[in-house]
Amino acid sequence: MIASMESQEFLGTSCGFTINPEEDFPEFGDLLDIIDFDDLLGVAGDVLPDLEMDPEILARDFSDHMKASSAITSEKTDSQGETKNKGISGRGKEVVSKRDHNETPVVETVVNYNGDSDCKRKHSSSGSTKNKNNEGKRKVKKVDWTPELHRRFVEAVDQLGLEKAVPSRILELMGVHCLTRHNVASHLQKYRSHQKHLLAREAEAVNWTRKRPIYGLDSTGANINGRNKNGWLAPTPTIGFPPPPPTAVASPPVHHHHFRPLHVWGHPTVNQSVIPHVFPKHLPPPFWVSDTPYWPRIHNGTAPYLPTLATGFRALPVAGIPQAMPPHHTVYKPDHGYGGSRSLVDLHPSKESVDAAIGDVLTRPWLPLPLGLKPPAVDGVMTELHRHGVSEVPPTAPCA
DNA sequence: AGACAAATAT
DNA sequence: GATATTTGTC
Repeated sequence: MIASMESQEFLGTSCGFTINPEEDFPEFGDLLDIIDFDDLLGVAGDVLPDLEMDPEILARDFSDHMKASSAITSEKTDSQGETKNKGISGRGKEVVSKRDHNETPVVETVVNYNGDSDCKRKHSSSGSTKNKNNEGKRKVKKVDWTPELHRRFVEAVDQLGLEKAVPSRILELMGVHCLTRHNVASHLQKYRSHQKHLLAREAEAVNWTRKRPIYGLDSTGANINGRNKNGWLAPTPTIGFPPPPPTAVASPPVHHHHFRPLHVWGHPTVNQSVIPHVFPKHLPPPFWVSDTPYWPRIHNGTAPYLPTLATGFRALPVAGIPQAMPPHHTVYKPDHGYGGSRSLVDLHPSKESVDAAIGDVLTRPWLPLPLGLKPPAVDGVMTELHRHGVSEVPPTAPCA
């Protein structure tokens, strides 16, 4: 037995049946591999439309395109050929398959979900692939866990709770057809292991925070920054990720036509629209795109301006100036997350700890800065203010 | 069906 | 070589 049948399943949850595209719709199966659903459907509005599209309807809707794309289909059929699929409309995501001149090509299919539509796949192949089964043209599907897909995953896990979050149920809740239980299980495995790391760091942060009283309470005494009235870190309901704001669930961001396969462990509800898609390769990624830890303790939907151990404040929050976009010149000190080396963590307090400290500082700026935090240089502040169009700074109010 | 580990791909 | 994902096994 080579690839499990399960991996070929499409779960038509709305109609309550499961089809095997390669058997029930031999050509359809191939088409699913090729078609850029985005382009076909021209879906522009809803990010998460009805994911439970009836495969039959899909097949019907695409039948016209199937004719149009029969060339593509046949190309794939002999599967030894180089195929460049750009979607039916010709502008879709560039999907490239490379020819494998070897006798045992392995077509890899990447399931790609971008939230606009159903899953799409792109092809690639690996010439150097060694299969146990080197006769078969084994298809390997890889799920591209885009942020959007991951967001759905996390939503499902959140909904179920950690204990009840098992692959089958998650799959159900996600309602994404092209995923298999194995896909979800695999992702869940990684997710859990990641949560473990987070938990460990959280504990570390708690430990550190205990040494300094917390004042993260607003006038009503309500919890700020995830801390309770006693000033201790409040237990996180879902470890690591706070529950997404309802708006994010009801109306997710609309900018997901073509997800980049980012590291998906970021908080699913981080507004991706403020994140530029491309960064200069020679520069480190900006801190707000740091793949770990994804979710600073302080948040209000936008990336806060934070002090850093290395550079002091990146910028001061200025009233009336939106803080979604960070300043340009930031020094990014990666704190490699789970699975990464501990060396940095050993030398410095963990990011969690730093975040906690920063939270305190921002909440009560008049308190002395904790060791290690440097105040912003005046020059830097002024530069930043200028950049935001603030040319004059009112004289400092006398201290009470 | 789920968890885990090994294998494999990128 | 590191990481992500799939596959196999219990």
